[in-house]
Amino acid sequence: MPVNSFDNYPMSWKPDKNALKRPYYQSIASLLEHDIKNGFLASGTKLPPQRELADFLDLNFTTITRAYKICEERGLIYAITGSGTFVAPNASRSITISKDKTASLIELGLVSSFEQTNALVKDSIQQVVNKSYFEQLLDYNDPTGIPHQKAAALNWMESFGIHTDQEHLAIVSGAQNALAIALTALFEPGNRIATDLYTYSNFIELSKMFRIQLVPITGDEFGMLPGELDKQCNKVNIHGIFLMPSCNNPTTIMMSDFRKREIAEVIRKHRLILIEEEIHAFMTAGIVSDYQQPMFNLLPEQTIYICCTSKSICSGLRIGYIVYGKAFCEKILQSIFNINVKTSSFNAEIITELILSGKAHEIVLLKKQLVQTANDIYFNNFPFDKNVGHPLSFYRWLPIQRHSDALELETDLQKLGIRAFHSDRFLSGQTPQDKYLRIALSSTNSLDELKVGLRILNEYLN
Amino acid sequence: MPVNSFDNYPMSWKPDKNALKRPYYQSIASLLEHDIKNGFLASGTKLPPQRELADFLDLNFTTITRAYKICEERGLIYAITGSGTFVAPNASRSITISKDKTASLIELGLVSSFEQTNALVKDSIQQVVNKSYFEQLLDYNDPTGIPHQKAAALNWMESFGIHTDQEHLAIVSGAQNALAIALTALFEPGNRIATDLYTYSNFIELSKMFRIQLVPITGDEFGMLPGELDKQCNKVNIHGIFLMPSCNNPTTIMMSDFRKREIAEVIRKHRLILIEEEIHAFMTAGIVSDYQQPMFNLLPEQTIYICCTSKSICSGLRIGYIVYGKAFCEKILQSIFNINVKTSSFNAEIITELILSGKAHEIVLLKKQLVQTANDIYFNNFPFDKNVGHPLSFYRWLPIQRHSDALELETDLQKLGIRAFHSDRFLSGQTPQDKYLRIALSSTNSLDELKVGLRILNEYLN
DNA sequence: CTATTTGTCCGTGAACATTTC
DNA sequence: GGAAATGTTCACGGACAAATA
Repeated sequence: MPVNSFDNYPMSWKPDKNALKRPYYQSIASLLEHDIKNGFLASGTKLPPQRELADFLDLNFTTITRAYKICEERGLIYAITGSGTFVAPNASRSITISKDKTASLIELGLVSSFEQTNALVKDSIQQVVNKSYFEQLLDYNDPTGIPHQKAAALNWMESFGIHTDQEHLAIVSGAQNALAIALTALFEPGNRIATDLYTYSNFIELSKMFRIQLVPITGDEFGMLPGELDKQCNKVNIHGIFLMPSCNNPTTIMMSDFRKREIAEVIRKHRLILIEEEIHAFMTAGIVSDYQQPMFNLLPEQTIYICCTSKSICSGLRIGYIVYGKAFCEKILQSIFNINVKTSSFNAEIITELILSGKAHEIVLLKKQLVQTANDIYFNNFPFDKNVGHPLSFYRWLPIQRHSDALELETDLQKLGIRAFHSDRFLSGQTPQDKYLRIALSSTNSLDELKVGLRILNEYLN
Repeated sequence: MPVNSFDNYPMSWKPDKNALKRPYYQSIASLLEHDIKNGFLASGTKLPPQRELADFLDLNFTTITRAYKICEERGLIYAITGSGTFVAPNASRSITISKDKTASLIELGLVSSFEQTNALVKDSIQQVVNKSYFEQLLDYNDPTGIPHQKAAALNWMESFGIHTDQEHLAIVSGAQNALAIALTALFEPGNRIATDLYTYSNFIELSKMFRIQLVPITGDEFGMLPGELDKQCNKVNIHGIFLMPSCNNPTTIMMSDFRKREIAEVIRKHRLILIEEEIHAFMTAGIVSDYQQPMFNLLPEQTIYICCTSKSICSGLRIGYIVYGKAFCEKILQSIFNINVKTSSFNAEIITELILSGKAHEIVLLKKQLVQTANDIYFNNFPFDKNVGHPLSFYRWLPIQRHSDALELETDLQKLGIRAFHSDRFLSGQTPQDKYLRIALSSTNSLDELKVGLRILNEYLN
């Protein structure tokens, strides 16, 4: 019997005692999930401490621990020792970003890749179809890529500073697919991965799906803070870290070379597996003066480096490269076979042809011009923070005051005919004060449409 | 203190007491995993009962329960209440089947799809490249497939008896990819899925990777036994069932229509999610007289139907169709976005063009002739059980005596220049007495090579 | 058919670590 | 800087269920 009556005691969540069935911990978890998903408990709400709820329900407190744990694994809540347990941001809805088929909105949400350049691909496909070995591009051979395709891939990545050989490379179906492969190959449910506080929302969802816990690490203008990472590693058992050093998505922050070395030191010390995704390397290497090298070079044995040709060459062919240390080889290959069997050699050959013929470089040049203009248009509308983040990013990170409710803001914008995403979608952990909008610059049908979209946005925010 | 000295007592596994560290359960699990993976404990070995090992180690028996549970989740062991705990078949090695790049063996292992027909695809690619809307095949739009592509897919599956609409269909990257999507979308680590005792080995590996437990159900010549399924469902909490009714891989068993209805009844009763993979529907519908319909028709609301064009049309384009009940829609789409983002519309368009132009039917006709001849060649060499299983299967299931050690047999065959797989690879549960070889008939470079391979095999086995 | 063997499930309590005040 | 609040970890034991002898 509980000693006190809790009727007058403030408790943010009071499950119905009569609804409890055995096993209690599952029953409690279900009730909590229900109440969160149905909006009775808002993001950020502090739940009753384990011992208090246990008292209320007349159970041992570790039974509550287990109930909370289930919900935490589902990404619904998060707990901080000493502080309490809270409802997670994005708990009640999926934040996966994908193309919205309905409505003819001006797309500033999903980051595409200036699809205007796709016409340039046609010739290369023609070349591939006419190749003497065309039929061999349509079978089950070479599941990680045909040697000459891998050679072209190495050639392509050489300019970003990647030096490795064909044994440590596989061709997969895009960056997202590479992440799914890396996560299933190298992590288990319950494992923890450190990420920037704001990170790629599809990575957040992917982790949730595979029951991998994200540990948010704060950062500054040069990227993630090594001290914070070290602190968290000492506190809990962290297995990996996910970074986008050449241009964080969504914040556009580029990690300085000095910071890369500091972070690499912490990663080495704690033997983390580094997943390094370089969506913007082709827009960084040789352009941004501070860019020296990928972190893969600093930690070649413990890094999975992901390079995707979707943003740089052609998104619709779904080709990405995954580079890994020797220790990961077997597990990665296993996972590729399990998830894809293989990526089409035909598609890989088209990308290969584009690279070898020089067409890929032409496309990149064109995209550079487009992204330069798009950024100019953006800064005409929002002339703040011009020196923050990557100068040629495909998207921008706009601080906003007011408009704090994420869903409301996004819905408002849709009513005005534009789609853009609130910063809450990209949160890997607790909610900070500052709010932002991620504005994709590369997804409108034309630069004129981008102008219109940004003007509407500007008017709305003022 | 343990009461007895176990030094003289027969215990199949005695972990080193001094090697134990806290937490004990993890330490024990690691030791056990090590000893299994290094071959100190052979498949099928009975481990000490929980209470006995606990006594030996001077621990509570539930601590052993937890250690065993970890290894069971990793697919290393399996436990039967009342009987004991045993080392799993295939515990010490991966059984994923993929193309072996090394050595020029005669391929009777991996099931390809008579790749001789791939030349016929060329014209259709040409057609696609010349289409007016070619550029729109290279962007992020329509992540589940462009409407007319879906219409063609429905058209294609109509002949197998699938009647549904575009809302319940998505285009993915092959059957294996579809399975990965279905498993991650609809199941959680720890869930159980019923399968035939012998089932698709890559499905076994995929389940292992996602920590999903397989529950083997025995069957007869008409397929899985409904009584056995019902019994297992009553015993443990089973969430789903995986079936290949039109032609089981590897046994070639076709489920009779009567049996489909019986099994469907059990599935409905226990509210299982049915994953139905139809690799051979195009070789069954309209050819085999008993074929009436897929099980999807019997359970449209709780089935995931997977149809792959790799075997029937062209493997190298990696296109599969996934059909699902309304309740699964959201989760399946979410998983597609997370794992693939999308499947290339360009590849999907080529398959669409093949279907709409009638080329696909030509290819199927050609494959039918090839598979007929291949089966004739097989039965010339092994004139037994001619009426067992699917008459036009791409592979056959050959009973073998002696040669019981799987690895040894496969290695022996490789030395003779052929690759084929022992039945142990396809086992989802405990090891039965009977042994088989799965012989792929569709993967050699020519039918002549198949003849040579089967002759060598025949000589070896006699 | 009953007793025994064996695995499963789940609530408990002690020891501990971190954060907050 | 120490006490209180709060979450984490893990070994334990009782009740139960299934298979076997």
